[in-house]
Order: sequence, then C-alpha cells, then structure tokens
Amino acid sequence: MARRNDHTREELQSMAIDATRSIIAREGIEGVSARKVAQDIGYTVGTLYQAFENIHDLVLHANAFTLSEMLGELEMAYMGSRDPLQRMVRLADAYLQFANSHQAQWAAVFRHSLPKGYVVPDWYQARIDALFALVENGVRGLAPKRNRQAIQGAARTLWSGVHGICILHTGDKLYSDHIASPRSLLHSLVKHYLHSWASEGKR
Amino acid sequence: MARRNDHTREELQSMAIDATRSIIAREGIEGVSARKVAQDIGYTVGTLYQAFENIHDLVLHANAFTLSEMLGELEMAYMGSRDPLQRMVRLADAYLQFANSHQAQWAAVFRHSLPKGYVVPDWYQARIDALFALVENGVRGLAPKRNRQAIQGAARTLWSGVHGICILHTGDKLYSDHIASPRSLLHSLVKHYLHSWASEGKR
DNA sequence: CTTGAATATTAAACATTGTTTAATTATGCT
DNA sequence: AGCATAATTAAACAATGTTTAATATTCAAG
Repeated sequence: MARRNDHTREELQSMAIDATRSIIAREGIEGVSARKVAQDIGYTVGTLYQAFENIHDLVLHANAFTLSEMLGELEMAYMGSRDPLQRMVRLADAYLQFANSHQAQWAAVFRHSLPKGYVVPDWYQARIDALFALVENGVRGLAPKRNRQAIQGAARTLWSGVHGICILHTGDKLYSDHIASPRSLLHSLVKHYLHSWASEGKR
Repeated sequence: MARRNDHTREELQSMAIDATRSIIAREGIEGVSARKVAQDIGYTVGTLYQAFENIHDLVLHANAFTLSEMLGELEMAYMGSRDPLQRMVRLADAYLQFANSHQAQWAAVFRHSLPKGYVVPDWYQARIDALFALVENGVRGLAPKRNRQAIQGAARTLWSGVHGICILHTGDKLYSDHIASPRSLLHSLVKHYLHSWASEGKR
C-alpha cells in the first residue's frame, strides 16, 4: 500500500471530519464541499472518497461528533441538580445554550437532509437515542410511578417542544427577542407542561 | 416586447410557481432545478431568470403558496369551535394534518434555507405573521385578561412546541408511533401547557 | 407598410457541485 | 530486484445556478 504522508485510513477520516467541522463552523453546512475538505487536508477528492462512501457519510460523521459534544454537555447539566424539575429546566437550558454557542454545527445537524432511501446508520441513531434516553430519565424522576409508555410520551412531547423553540430561535423565525427571551419561553414550556402532566398522574 | 406564446410576465411567474409546486410534491424540494422548471413550462432557463431573481426567489414563491393554503385550513379549524381550549386543539390538529397530507410541500417550507445575507421578503414574512396572529388570538381567548406580552409569549412557546412535534414526526425522527401517535403527543402538549399556563393567570 | 428600436427568448458558456474512471505512484512481500 | 497490491491523483462526467452574447419577435414611428 502506498501512503503519501503516513496517514492511516483512520487518521485520514479523522482529519477529514475535523476539516468538515471547521468549514461548517466557518461557513455553515452549505459551505462544505468534497473538494474543499480534500484540499484542507492536503489530499484529492479521490482519496476522500476512499475514506467515505459519499459526502453525506462525511457530514454525518461531523454531525455525530456534534451530537456527542452536545450529549456531554447535557449530561453535565443533568448531573448538576438533584431536584427533578430543576434538572429538566437545566437540561433544556443546556440544549438552548449549545444551540446558541454552536449555531452552525447545531443547524448542520438538524438541517442536513439525507437523500430519500438513505438509511440513518446505527452509530448515528445511537446518539439520538442516548439523547432521548437522558430526557426520559429526567421525566421519570418527576413521576417514577407512571408506566414506561406514559413517560416516553411525555419525554417526546416535551423535547419536541424544546427542540421547536430552539429551531425557531436559531433560525430567527421566532423574532420575539423584544417580547421574551427564548430562555423564558423554554422555562415556560418546561414548567407548565411538566407541572400539569405530573399532577395529572397524582389524582 | 417579444412574447413567444402570449404569456405575460405574471402568467409566466404563475406557471413557473405551479411547476415548482408540482416538482416539490413529486420529488421533494431537492428535485427542484431551474432547468427542470423551465422545461416544464416550455421555456428556457434564461426566461425563468427574467421572471425571478434566482432559484430561491422562485422556491420562496412556491412556499408562500403553501403557507397560504395552510393558513386557510387553519382558519377553518379555528372557526370550527367556540370553546377556547377546543379551538387550540383543533388548530394544532389542523397543523399536523396539513403537514401530514402535504408532506413534501410542508417540508419544503421549513427545510429550505436561504443563503446568508438573504433577507426574507415582506410578502413572505406576512404569511408567517398571519399564522402566529391566529395562534395568538386563540391563546387570548383562553385568558383575555392577560397582557399582550404574556399572550404573545405563550403563543410562541406553544406553537414552537407544536411545530417541533410536527417536524420530528414528518422527519421520522420521532419514531414513536408504537408508543403514542403524534396526534396524542400534540394533545398532551396543548392541553397540559395551556392548562397550567391559564391557571397561573388566575391565582 | 417598412424600418428601427426595444425586449423577450434562446443557446451557449462559466464556475461549482458530487462521483467515477483510468492512470500513476508508492509500498510491502517474495 | 521485481512484482503485485493498493493508495493517490488527474481527468472526466453529468448536473447544478447564473450570466453572456446573439437571435427573434413585437411595437411604434415614419
């Protein structure tokens, strides 16, 4: 085998993912192109296509990295409090915080659309599952007695809402900064939803 | 002026928008291309670029059409009930219903991203405003006494949540059909959030 | 009714995309 | 040392958005 710069296939992948992440941070996901990434790591497109199936594969790897980063911060936030409700508020805050401080990366994760027929790989889906599991655990802490189905439902409902607020905010489609900060919207959602949902279980 | 087929500039625009909508419905927004649209209406790209600034302008027009359609159905749903809470539930249902029955069009509206620096035109923003106004009115019906700021906040919070559920659902990222239907998630969100929010105002 | 100016329309070009191909170059093994 | 293997590249392909110069058509003036 002929390696020009003593770069393992794994090293190459890692370099490419790093370069992709840089481009995303700098120019957004629209700025990513195979040639640009290749040039940034000192190779040619052909080499890139030896390390990745296609451009979606590459972007998916970059996005998985972002998801892992985010998951880390969410876990920190989760651990930071023992009070169940406070924990959820912190979790939501951390989500918004991450979306805010990594706007381009975060947008890349949720705006990148796969061509139809392209199945999300397991190693990627696993990250999303871990995220939802965290939320589920948090919700369970609020109502330990309720069955799994109810908890999963509430977790998905709540987190879809949190996600929606962050999406509309980072996309500037919420444009309500003069009315209320996105953070206060988040708090409103989490507190009111969980308050009513948890009390329903106790009647 | 030389017209080949007696088509006004306005007619041309209308034809192009129709063609774009068809392509979106058939192949999704990724399937839209200037040449394809031009061919569908029997003209060349050059002519298309005489009628529209660029491809984003064209897509924006197609999406505005979708928004108007949706607004129409939401207004129908809104009128369909006098009970304030029931009205909000119907509104949310109609939103999900529309997203479901016009998946490609709906996705096109919310997945289409403008190049940075591109300002959303007024006639487009007006549609989104009208949508939010409808929700705001609905929320106001639930707590007429509360000030404008509180109502706007609740409306944005709630609708961001509704939107989040619809996004994750149509993007198949919710994958909880076996746990709970997206409709039940919606109901859970609307009822619990509004229940707690409205009661807060009465204490 | 003809001629000229204005403009709608097209064909062709450009740069940039993702992806594939054949050719080249470097490596490790026999 | 030389051969097989595999990494790397250069070049090509088709398709994208957009612009250009050329062509064709219409309208208005003479």
